[in-house]
Amino acid sequence: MGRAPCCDKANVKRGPWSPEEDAKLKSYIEKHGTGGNWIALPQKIGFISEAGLKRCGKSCRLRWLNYLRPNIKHGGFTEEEDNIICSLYISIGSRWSVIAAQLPGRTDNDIKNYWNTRLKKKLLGKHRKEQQQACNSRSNGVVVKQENNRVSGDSSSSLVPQNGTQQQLYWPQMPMLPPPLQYTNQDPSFNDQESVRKLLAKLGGGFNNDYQPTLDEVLNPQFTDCPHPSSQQIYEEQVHIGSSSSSCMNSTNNNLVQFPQTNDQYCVEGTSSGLDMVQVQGNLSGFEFFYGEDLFTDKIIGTTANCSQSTNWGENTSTVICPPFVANSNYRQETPKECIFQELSSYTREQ
DNA sequence: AAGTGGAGCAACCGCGAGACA
DNA sequence: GTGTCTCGCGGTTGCTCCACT
Repeated sequence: MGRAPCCDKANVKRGPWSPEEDAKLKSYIEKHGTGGNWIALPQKIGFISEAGLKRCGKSCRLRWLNYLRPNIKHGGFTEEEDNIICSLYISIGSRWSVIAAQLPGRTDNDIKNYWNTRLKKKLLGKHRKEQQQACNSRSNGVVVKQENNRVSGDSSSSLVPQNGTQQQLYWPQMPMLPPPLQYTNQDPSFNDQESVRKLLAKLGGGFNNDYQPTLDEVLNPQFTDCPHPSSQQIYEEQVHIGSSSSSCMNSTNNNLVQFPQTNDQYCVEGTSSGLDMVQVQGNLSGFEFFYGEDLFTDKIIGTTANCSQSTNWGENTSTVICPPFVANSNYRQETPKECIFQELSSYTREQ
């Protein structure tokens, strides 16, 4: 049996709120509070009894939290706020409510929208610029070779050495991340390492028990000099190896790798040709932006795809991804496919 | 001027967690 | 222990505005 809806959708108004509705809701809550029951609030206010003023309690809550409550800020995100959002997103993923809690006056919805519509693209632009510069500085690198291959129509070319051919792999620069955060949040509850640990522990932990991150490590994981794989290392472990592949989920020899700290699952697929085919599928807890989407791979995978006859990226691209914070020693000890990642790293560095 | 497509944003939806009877 | 209800969250939708053709 399904759950009963929170309200009768046929009898509630939906869509944008009118100034009258706003005023009524705000006035009531300022006088009486929410009463601890949003569902009952519309009746108390009189929304239900008055024609044309019917709102679901849930809708009232959303409206109050996002727009009507005092000290809400809209738009005008500062550079510092950008940095905080980026850093926290990198650290904890799309936990917008947690991120919003560190930005007084900001709502999770606002931050979420801001990230999706602007910040993501802003970083993307920076990253691509960096990529372009990195690409230009590698005039003799594999990119040129691949371009030549593409021109020559060599469909077999890929980043995988062909028959012992020594081919230099193209390692892009780190994803362009915000500069080290000058963390000046006024909220003292967050501005210390213990708070960060508590926060992350509360979130379910991005770390194992033996590893307690410093504030710098949490906010600037990509710049951290710690015994765990740096982001550059992690980044370098992202390898594209062109090959054809059947669906991972349908494969008979696939292996699910579960990262112990996040429960993220990755499907690692192997073939008789060893590392020719390694496909990782999974939820990266919000890291798709940096590690899974084409913005990151447009130089690597994109170039490779251009070398290939096939343009079916879903089937012909393979990416090995070690998400930050989980690609630590414990993971390597515990996961059955640890060797794949290690081998890939050494494999690619040998090229 | 009209049509079109993309960006930005407000609001909705559905689910899981927790409280409570 | 179970069922019901509400809250809170993250993902998604759809509307509006604006630039461009």
